[in-house]
Amino acid sequence: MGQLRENLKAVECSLPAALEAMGERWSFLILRAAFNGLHHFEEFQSELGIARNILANRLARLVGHGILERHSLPEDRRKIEYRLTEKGYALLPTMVALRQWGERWETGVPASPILVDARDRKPIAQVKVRAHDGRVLEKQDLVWALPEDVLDDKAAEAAE
Amino acid sequence: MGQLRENLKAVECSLPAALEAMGERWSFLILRAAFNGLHHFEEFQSELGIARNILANRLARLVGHGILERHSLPEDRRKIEYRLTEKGYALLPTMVALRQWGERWETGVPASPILVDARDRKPIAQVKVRAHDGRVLEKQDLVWALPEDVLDDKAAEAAE
DNA sequence: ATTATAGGTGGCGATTCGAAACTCAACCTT
DNA sequence: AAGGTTGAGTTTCGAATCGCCACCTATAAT
Repeated sequence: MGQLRENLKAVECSLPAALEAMGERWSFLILRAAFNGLHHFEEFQSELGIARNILANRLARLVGHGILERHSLPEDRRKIEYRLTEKGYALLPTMVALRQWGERWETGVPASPILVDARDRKPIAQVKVRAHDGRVLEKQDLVWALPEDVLDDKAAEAAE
Repeated sequence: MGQLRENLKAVECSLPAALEAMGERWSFLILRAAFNGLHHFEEFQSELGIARNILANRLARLVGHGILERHSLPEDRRKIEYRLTEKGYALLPTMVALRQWGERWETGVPASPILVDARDRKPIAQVKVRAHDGRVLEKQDLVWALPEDVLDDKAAEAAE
């Protein structure tokens, strides 16, 4: 059973791995709340209206995946602060892209609050797929390829 | 990233709307398969290993949200072709961003197949958040703002 | 010492998921 | 025309998950 049928059969995509970390029901909304500056259990709970056990489960899972960090605050040891890690911040383009899509294709109205450039307070641009040199690529400009077919790739096809 | 704590109460974000369309368990994987050129029920089923009832439910839901179109093929009227709509294609930046995140932070290895520029067959760039003039923005360059603070410069002064 | 707050757990009914069997119309073979 | 196969679902039913609510524990405020 070692035959590669079409060009797409032997897919090893990182999307399932990403979804294992972020694909559950409230994860993205918790992340958005964290990006919006929320840090505490009760803040998330009242902002999102999520059930407390589910919230506890999701926070633990996000911490387990290294997306949030759990800090006990010294000045009030009841308080737990959930803070985005670098890995969590790295989800910003995904979140912005999804939100922009919802804005354009679902709600049809500008969301609030909006993300603006701190320098000039103008709204950020639409998130796009771009070529290595920065050109914006539309769907007709894109092709799926196997790693060994890619030009500037040097190695990584060791075995088989 | 700056926050406006008080004013975040009346948040009207499009993320929940986007997640209503795409937030369920298999939706993104079905979308990826559709981007990879799969079109038929049995193709999705055998590629993803998803239960048939769930697949039927998700396809109907994606069609209901206008992300896929359902076409009965004239040359074999048993066959149903699911095709991405423009709205479905518009999820490409989101999907690429999520996949790139998974590649960088979860699997650690380049995914396969990869998206390349059809012109030079080089891999696409990392999806980034950019200012309206194209500058790449990092988290310290971003601020949340209410619409009335950005639409007009005069309103920015007037607000509270 | 009592009360309030922060961050959870546990119970339990309702919903959803998943694997496998079943349906059913449309094609294919003879 | 008969019988078989294929494509796209639907049904069934047990398992897992969700969500509301009450409760618990440690800490802080009065």
